[in-house]
Amino acid sequence: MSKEFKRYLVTAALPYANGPKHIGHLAGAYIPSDVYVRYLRSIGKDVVFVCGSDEHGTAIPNQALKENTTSRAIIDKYDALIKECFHRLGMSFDMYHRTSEPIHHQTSQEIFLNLFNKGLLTEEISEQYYDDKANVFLADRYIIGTCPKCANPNAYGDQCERCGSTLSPRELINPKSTLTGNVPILKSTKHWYLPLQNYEGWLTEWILKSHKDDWKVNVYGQCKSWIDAGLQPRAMTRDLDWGIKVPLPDSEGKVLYVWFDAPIGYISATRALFKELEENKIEFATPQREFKNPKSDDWKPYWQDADTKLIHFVGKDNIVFHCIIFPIILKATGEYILPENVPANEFMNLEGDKMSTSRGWSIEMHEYLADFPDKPDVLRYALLTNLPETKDSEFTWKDFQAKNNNELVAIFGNFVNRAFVLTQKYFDNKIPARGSLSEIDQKVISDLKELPGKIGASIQAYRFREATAQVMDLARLGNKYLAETEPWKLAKTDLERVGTILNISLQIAANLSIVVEPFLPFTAQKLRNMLNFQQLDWSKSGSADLMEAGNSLGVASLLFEKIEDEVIEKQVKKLLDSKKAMELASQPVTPAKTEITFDDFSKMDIRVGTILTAERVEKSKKLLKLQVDTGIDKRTVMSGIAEHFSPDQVIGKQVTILVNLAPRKIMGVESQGMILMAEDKDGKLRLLQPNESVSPGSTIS
RNA sequence: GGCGCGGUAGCUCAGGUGGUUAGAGCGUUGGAUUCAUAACCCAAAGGUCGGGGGUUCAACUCCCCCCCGCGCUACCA
Repeated sequence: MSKEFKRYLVTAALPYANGPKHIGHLAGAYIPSDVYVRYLRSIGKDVVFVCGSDEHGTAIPNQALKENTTSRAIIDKYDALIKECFHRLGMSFDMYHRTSEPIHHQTSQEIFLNLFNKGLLTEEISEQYYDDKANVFLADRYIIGTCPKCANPNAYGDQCERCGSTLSPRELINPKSTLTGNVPILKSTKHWYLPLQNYEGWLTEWILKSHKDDWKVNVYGQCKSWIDAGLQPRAMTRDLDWGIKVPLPDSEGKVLYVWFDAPIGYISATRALFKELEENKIEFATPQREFKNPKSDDWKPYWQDADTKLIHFVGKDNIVFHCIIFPIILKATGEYILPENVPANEFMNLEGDKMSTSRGWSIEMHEYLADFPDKPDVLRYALLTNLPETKDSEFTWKDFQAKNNNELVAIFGNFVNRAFVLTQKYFDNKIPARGSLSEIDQKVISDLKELPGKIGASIQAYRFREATAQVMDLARLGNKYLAETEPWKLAKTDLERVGTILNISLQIAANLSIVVEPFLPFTAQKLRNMLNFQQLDWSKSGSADLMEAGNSLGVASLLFEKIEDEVIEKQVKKLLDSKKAMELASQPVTPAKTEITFDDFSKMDIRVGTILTAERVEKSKKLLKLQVDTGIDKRTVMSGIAEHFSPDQVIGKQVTILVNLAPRKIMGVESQGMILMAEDKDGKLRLLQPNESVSPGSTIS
């Protein structure tokens, strides 16, 4: 059933270089991909592992504005930060590239032209907001206005950060350009679209039929949801001055859509790797193995030969791009292979809440490394044992401490330490010879033989949590063996027997150094140094004859150290503090609107009315249908308050109502007026009522 | 509201195509032990597998309804 592949190309989601990345990103894509690749290398597979910074898109210039600098400065800053963190956490990319590099612009333009020349892109002209003072089309992010959903006057054109709704610029009330403060005008612009709907049949065949059983259910389910809903043409270009130029005449000011170019970054990174290797000019490449006689064109088989297994590791937010859009692009070119699997993880929550850099509720990679500079493997382990493989999972500092103290220290570190201390004590730090084997010895040796295969099978099935537990089981096996054979007791009577036991124990430790390498590479290195043991392939593991008797062990030190309660309490406090700081910073009181005249105000007819009836609206989560006695009449008003009030809570209540608002049909019912609400910072709505009851129809002025 | 993914021991999580006493790690309790970073090793307690129906000789596992969480999506002040 499973095909034998000649080579592997593994990608880890390109981190977006608009800010630091947190441990949720690590758990989603980076840690699993690194374990997978390290294992593949260890079993001798031909694998290339690429990643890099994603540096285009509107959010980059936006972040530049926030930090009062240039887009270039932003990407240089965060690319360097992210790359450094990945390195310190042991991510073993063969290439960590950047989408701002010329070779990537070239690759992306080639692929765009490939599709264009085949007539696979459609041109469409639409009306977009244009700032005629700055002479630019405004990206969604550069338009600000009143949110039609929550009345936040500072909503962006793509999203309202107050209520979280996804918006399009045309929905904004009173739109303004953030560049000049001008009111933007609508101007027609041409864009190139990829008609995704043309590939529905093919996607159904490729994903829904042929990958029904080998893709993870969470991934498969999301793809099915998208395909079943019906796909739409999607613009592959944008009006923006930051990004990859559209390689067509008359396309001034147009760039490729960031989600068009970003996944192509994997291809560019592979090209760049072999180019640098051939030219022997290493700039971005960090080859993790020997590439024999590398040629520039060697990237091709990795992307174009059907014998290559292409795997994309991503978080769940990236599923649609890696399973639907990018494969369509690859397929449409007719030149590229498709991913064999996209083992996306779900999200990792933090201390009971969703991780979010902007809300200050996260553990950023660089912050972890600053506080725990010598503990990259502890983080790797804590994340590995709790990866969100099938559902969202949760990271807590208490759990982090427990994993370190009760597992890494108490089981893994302790076993190794016991074997070393006993060898020093009884055999002058030399590996003792092995005598005849008892039944218990044979049992432990046969158990040892089983484990590497089990671990490997789990890794190949993308079950990294299970694989991690199996590695720990090997250390458990060692501890149990020592407990059962009790060499410290035998030392008085039968030193030869003690030698046999310790020989086997040290062989287990040597095996640990091999099988733990994909998971905890720094620990593996440290353990090898202690054992005076060279790095061996996975194929050697499972054997009890890895180390020769008579050889000296190196200097023993503790592999892990306990983490005290104070350290953990400090981290939890830090987290709460940063959340509080972010809340204060990001929740300014809504600024005053522009000045109006009394005449402007008096146009509005605002009155006090009484809610007579209220009922939920079928098929709507937010709407209540109200009958309001306005004093003038009794009218129907649709109000989006159902998430804040039940019908019972509002019936009979006096409310403030704008009565001369033009009627509008909402969910098929004509709404005659608008109930006014006070919205708190947290988004909660409150009724506006006179402090004492007044008669319906009382005017407000 | 629609669609997708979840709701399994105190905690974090496993449980192809339904089948003997539902699992792991941690935590708890008890025992054993002292080589080891009071660690290791053994054992036990602990779950009506979100709720309710149904199919079946048999359901955590299949079907229907409901409740809850998360994501996408629609309506909205």
